Amino acid sequence: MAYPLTSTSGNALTSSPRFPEIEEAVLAYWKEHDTFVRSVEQRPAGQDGANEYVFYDGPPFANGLPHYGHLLTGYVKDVVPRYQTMRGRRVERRFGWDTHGLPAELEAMDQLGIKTKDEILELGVEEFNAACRRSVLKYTQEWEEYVTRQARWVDFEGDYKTLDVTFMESVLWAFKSLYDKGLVYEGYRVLPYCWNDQTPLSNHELRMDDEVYQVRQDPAVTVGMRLLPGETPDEVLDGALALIWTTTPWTLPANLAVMVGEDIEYVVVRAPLPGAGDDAEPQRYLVARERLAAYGRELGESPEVLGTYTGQELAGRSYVPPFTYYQGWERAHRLVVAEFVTTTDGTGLVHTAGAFGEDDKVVTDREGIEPVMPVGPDGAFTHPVDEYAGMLVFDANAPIQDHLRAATLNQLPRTPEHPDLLDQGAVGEGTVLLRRETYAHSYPHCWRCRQPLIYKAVSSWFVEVTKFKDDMLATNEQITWVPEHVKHGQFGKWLENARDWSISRNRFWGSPIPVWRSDDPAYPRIDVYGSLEEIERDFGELPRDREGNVDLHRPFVDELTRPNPDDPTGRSTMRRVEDVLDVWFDSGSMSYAQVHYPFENAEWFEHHFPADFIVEYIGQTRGWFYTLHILATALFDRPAFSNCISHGIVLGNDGQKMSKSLRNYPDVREVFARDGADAMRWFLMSSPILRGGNLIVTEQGIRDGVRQTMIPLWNAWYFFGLYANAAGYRARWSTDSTHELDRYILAKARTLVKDAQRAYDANDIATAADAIREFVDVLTNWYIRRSRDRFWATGSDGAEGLPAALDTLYTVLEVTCRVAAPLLPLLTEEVWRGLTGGESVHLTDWPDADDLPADEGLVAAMDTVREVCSATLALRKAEGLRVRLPLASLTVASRNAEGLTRHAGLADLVRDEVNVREVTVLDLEAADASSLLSVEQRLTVNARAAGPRLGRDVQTAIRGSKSGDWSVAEDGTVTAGGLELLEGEYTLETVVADGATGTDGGSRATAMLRGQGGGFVVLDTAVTEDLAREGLARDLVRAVQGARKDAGLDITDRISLTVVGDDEVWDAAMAHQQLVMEETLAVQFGAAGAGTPLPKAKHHGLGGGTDPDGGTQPRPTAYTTTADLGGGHEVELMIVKVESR
RNA sequence: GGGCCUAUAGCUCAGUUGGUUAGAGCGCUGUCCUGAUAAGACAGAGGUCACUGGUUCAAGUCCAGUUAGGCCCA
Repeated sequence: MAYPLTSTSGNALTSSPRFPEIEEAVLAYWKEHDTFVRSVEQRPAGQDGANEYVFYDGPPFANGLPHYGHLLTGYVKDVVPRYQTMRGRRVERRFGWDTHGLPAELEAMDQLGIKTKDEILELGVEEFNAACRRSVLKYTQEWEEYVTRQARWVDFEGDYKTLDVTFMESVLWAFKSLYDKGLVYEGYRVLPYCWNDQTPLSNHELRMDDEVYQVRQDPAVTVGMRLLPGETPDEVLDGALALIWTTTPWTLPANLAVMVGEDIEYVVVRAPLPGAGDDAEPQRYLVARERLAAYGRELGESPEVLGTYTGQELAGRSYVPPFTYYQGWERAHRLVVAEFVTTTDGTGLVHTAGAFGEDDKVVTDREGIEPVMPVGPDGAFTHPVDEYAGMLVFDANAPIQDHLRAATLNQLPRTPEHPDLLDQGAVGEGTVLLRRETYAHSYPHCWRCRQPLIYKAVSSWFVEVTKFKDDMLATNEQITWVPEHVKHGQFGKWLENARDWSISRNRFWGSPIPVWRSDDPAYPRIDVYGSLEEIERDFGELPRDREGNVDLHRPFVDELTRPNPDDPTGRSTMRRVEDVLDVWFDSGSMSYAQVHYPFENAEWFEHHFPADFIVEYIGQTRGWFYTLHILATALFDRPAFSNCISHGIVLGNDGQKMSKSLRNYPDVREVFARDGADAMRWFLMSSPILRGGNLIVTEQGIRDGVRQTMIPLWNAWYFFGLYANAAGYRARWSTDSTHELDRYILAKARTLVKDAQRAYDANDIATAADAIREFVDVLTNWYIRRSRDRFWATGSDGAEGLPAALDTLYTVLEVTCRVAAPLLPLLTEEVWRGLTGGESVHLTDWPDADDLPADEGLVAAMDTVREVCSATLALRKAEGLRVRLPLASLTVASRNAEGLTRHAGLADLVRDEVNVREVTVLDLEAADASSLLSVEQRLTVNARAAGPRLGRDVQTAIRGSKSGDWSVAEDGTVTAGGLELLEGEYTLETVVADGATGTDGGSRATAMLRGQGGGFVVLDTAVTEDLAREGLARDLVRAVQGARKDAGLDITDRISLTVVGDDEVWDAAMAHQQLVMEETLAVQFGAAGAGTPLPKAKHHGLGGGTDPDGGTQPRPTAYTTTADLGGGHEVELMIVKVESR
């Protein structure tokens, strides 16, 4: 029986694994053995699902292939459920597909080669929606492949789709429930509107991506409107021109009011009409004082000020509308006070066309001015704006400006150049175009078709979110957010400012708004349906597609009509309102709609709501998180989820948003093929992106994770397998070893389990990854490295420590695999199975920390050991004494001397690590009694303790302790800087200056220890001939080992060794013959002084089995080489492999 | 304009209830060590903890403001 006990990948134990190959094999193994299903099913659901950990999958819209953002979320969606499964919970994971909405329609339009809504109607809704259905399912196969390759376990067979009739019926139920609760209404509202797609957009669609807001050049005009006389004559204001500034000249025909700031100071100045000579009759202009300077060119640098007014004083005054279309409109065309007015740009007076701006509508509503809408659904003007009728509003900007310009010129005296009055369209008399310019500003565009949006009042259905905002804030308190600040920050603030949610879309592919309305206003009636049963009751049939399947999509649902029961004439008909629901209503409904609640699974839902866990990117605070929360609060007065990770954004390697055209990120498939899915998972999960930061994806970053964690973990396993196989030993789980290193690594493993568990429990995945990385580092670079000798003792020759070492290594590797399984599911599977022969690490339980021994004393002592070694190696470096050169002694003075001496092996460990013949451990307190050194006391003030008592004086005491101005009295009273310190406010340390030499004339080097209560080490730096000889012998060993490796020998091969060197080398070799032979596995050893030639060898190169000369020659038997031992010593080596008996 | 977040070494990031010599990884330089390791150890270079002010005996840490970036809203 040899390791690996089982190998999924078929790879033998290798020092250079190809992770992607292993991964593919593990994935195939999982598929073959249904490991995912079994991992779920082996956990009981418990009474009413009490043992379930409820996970909701945020449905992605699969309109294209997955990118890093999807992968990142997918990894988190996998890590957390895997962990919870190991903790014994049952975690069902259903994949969800978001299938409705404008993105699907646009994709279908693209495929059909059509561009407008009219073309869709021409084609027919049925055919169009069929195309939508095809397009949204187009990528499902590829998605499944990506998700599977990334080792995300999720149930595709039991998936849900938002287009399923069961899902849609639940959505209808939700709408009806809201309606019955009085939370749905139909109204007019100014919304961003796409005239190309002919649909309003919700506010969260405005910020779907960075390209929504793009800089756009628009004409900006400054227009003067004639003030009419007020109730009392005012020769300054009457007939003056109120200046407004706008970047949407096309809204001027619909002008209804001009807003002024209540406390803003306005002035009336005297200046000529633009284009008029100086002798022309001057005009009076009204403008905010602060904006006057911006119009120096038109109004003069310091125009005469005729009067000063506040906005309050101006309010109520009427003016001649800039266009006559709505002249005489009730309550319109007045100056009104509004809070939105600023003086940062424009004129301090703001033109408002109620139906074309959100703020505008607030003001006109407040003023009782009915909005006007001379723009059709296609974005073109309609009656009564006849001059521009049929013209897209943006295209109307130019003629509108021309007409304004003409009206201005018409007010000037006739000249030879302008003998006749110009056509000024419907521009109001006396209106003046003071300035026209172009203005570059950030302007919203449709996130799908990229056309510039307009703001426009449209009819829409709303969820009255403002009505239950407080409930939403309350239910938010029940949610644990990662990162924490999202709760009361981005999400909480968004809730506080929540507005009513526009849920209707005048489109085709979506869940229908289940409202039927009488087509005759004379006999009004509205029916709202919340189930198929209700529909069938009233219409006598269900909506069905051509094959007869129940289908709630348009046009089938629209085909259901019936006579209006409230119409005694029998002429009017109940027809469905044409709108479909916002796709976000679907995704926000997934908690209940995925199980067809309340029509089925009512009891199931009770126990699976809210979810224990969901995850998405931070932007979903306006999207999925928000809509889930709205609907959960409104329908159930509960949150939809109790734990939520909102992660950051994945950026390309240049710190910019990932962009296909810029190619600024590594190809996903290439990374899978080269580094593997675990490498990518580790990179993403250990990064700050889960702590709320953003993340730059680089190939280097991915490889770092491989190098720092995956390869070391694999190498530890490889090392284990190598020596366990060499010894023919089958290891077992055991914590019984008494060896210090074993006890130490077991105690460390216990800490690992505890730390990782705490982090996973808090959904702090990056911290769990940190703990694993640090443990693997300690395991390979301290435990295994320092334990090599014990593993090296193969077979029967003096290997009493071997079983304990192998069992310990087995145990910590087994535990590490389980702890790392959620974060490295593929790698740990291969290692764990090779190690244990078991079925799957993902079918195991999370390790119990209490199964591993605690030993804080030993861990502390080992920390001291490591620091001692560190300090000593630093001394060697400073003294230029290579480590292979043994030194006579090292003295360690430590406050933790007791800990060091209690574990007998620790001193030996230090001795070996730093290569000294003797290690003496002294208690720090006793050290100054020793005559070895001149030591002294050092006082450190504990500021935290003394600060509160001494206040300002603590700084004096600290200065005193540093400058030497301190003393210890006979009775032990400590005084520093003239101030007496109390017990606990200071520490006294015995120290020795770095590099100080000994008091007895010997050569010494000393260094301080900083951690573990301080202390210092003293290294005897005297190099005797004896020590030098051994050092040289060790150099020789090293050279032979190198030569063995070069010769291609196996580590267990025995050799015959011949060395020719100078007399010193010869001396050293002779003196330490046993050392050399043992270390190099030489069974025969010959050495000679300089000048003795080596016997001639026929061939160079040993081992490998293939004769380089083609097999006709005798097998090569000797390898000769020369090696530089340093210090001017060159040796010739001859190695002959000796066949073992 | 408002809200939230971020700013610490060349790069990526830790840094506990404020406590007096600010750390890690990667990269760079050098030395050492090495028969599991693609590694490792030691040392060096590299920091105005974005800036200004405040609170405090004491500020990378708390407060205010400013600047820059990100996310979101307007």
